[in-house]
Amino acid sequence: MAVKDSHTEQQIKDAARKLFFTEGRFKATTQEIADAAGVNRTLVNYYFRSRDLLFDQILQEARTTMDLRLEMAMSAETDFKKKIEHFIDIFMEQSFTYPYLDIYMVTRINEDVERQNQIITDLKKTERLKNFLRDIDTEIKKGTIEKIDPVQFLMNLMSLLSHPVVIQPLFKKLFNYSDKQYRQMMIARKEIILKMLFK
Amino acid sequence: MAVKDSHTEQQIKDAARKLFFTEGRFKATTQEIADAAGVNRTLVNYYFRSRDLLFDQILQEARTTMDLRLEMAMSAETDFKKKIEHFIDIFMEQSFTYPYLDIYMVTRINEDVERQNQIITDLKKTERLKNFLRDIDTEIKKGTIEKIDPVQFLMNLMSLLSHPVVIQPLFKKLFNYSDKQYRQMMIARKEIILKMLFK
DNA sequence: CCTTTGTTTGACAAATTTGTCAAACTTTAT
DNA sequence: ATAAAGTTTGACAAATTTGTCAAACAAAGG
Repeated sequence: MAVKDSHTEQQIKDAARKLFFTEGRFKATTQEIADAAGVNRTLVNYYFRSRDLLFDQILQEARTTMDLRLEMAMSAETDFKKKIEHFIDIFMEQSFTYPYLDIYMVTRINEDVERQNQIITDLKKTERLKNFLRDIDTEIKKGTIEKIDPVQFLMNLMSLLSHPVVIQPLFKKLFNYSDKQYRQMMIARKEIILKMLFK
Repeated sequence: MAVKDSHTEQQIKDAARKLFFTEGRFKATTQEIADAAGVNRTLVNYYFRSRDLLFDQILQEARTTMDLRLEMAMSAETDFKKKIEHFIDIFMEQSFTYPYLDIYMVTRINEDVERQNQIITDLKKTERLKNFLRDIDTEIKKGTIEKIDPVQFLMNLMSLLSHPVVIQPLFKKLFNYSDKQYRQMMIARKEIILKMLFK
């Protein structure tokens, strides 16, 4: 028992991440998380003190991980279009595993307008983001992409990538798409998005 | 008293709509709704029997209204690009008043995978939607827009419109945008979206 | 073997939220 | 004016959920 149970903490976090960010079950209770992790409910309190602290922790970690991955992907390339391609790959992969990360954050922001939690208040324009905007500006001056507010360019990129994943359950119902069909459509999007941004 | 209170039911629905679809407070309790409506909490049960029935009702109504508005806007025009322009106008207007309508539906779908509620199960490809897809196809054949899967075209349109509104709270924190700045950016998007779709 | 430390459990208390009910109150129609 | 129907209220019960605690248990070191 002891050997396996030594990573109880990790099991709980994994279960919570899956419920929240992957399945979008924002109302999941500590009991549901514990069940999904296959552990006793009070262990959530033992390891994380409270439900909200657990949420904050996995949110924090997810953000840090994502930031690092994008940082790596972007800095590896010198060509702007290649950078964007890399960005799309990483972001899309992330979106498949954690489709609800962003809107979870949004609902948390809205949840409680006054008593804002630390992690969300800490959201700041990162160095990476600033660099990215600067890159876009450079490309416009070079003429690689058409004249556009860099913020709008970024907004377009994120929208085209993120929204289809968020809206997936609705869309599947509307169009009677299977999981497989949906995934294929998403994969086909990469080329489409590139065309829209650069053509 | 009596005259004013005769539309208690309406007041409750208005308050719920605002909390859910406008402010994205998905966890709002009956007490909060009642407070926002300025009425006694038990009146929610009196008029709607249960919390969930109230939610279902306003969701149903919102969908019907939106459908009708789009129907009108789209059928009024013969020119495809004009149709899209109209669509953008209506959809954007809707998004300003009910930015969280879509993701509320998504979270409701995810909430409870087995016991699916009626309204959400009822989601079907509407006549309007089918016509729209057919229109897109026609335009491709005419050469007005580049060759693309009509579903992908629709997905692009919806993404470019919807996502910025959904992500608004996150975005405002990241870029330190005021409400006014954000709105201006959104308004500027109309032209940008048209360019991306048709150029 | 025994102690110390860390982990797990069930029982319990507290807080939150929902829904019901009878009584009070209003309005409308007779 | 009175009855009937509809509306509003506070009190109550039930359900759900969270967090605490002491006791049980397991592992590791002396």
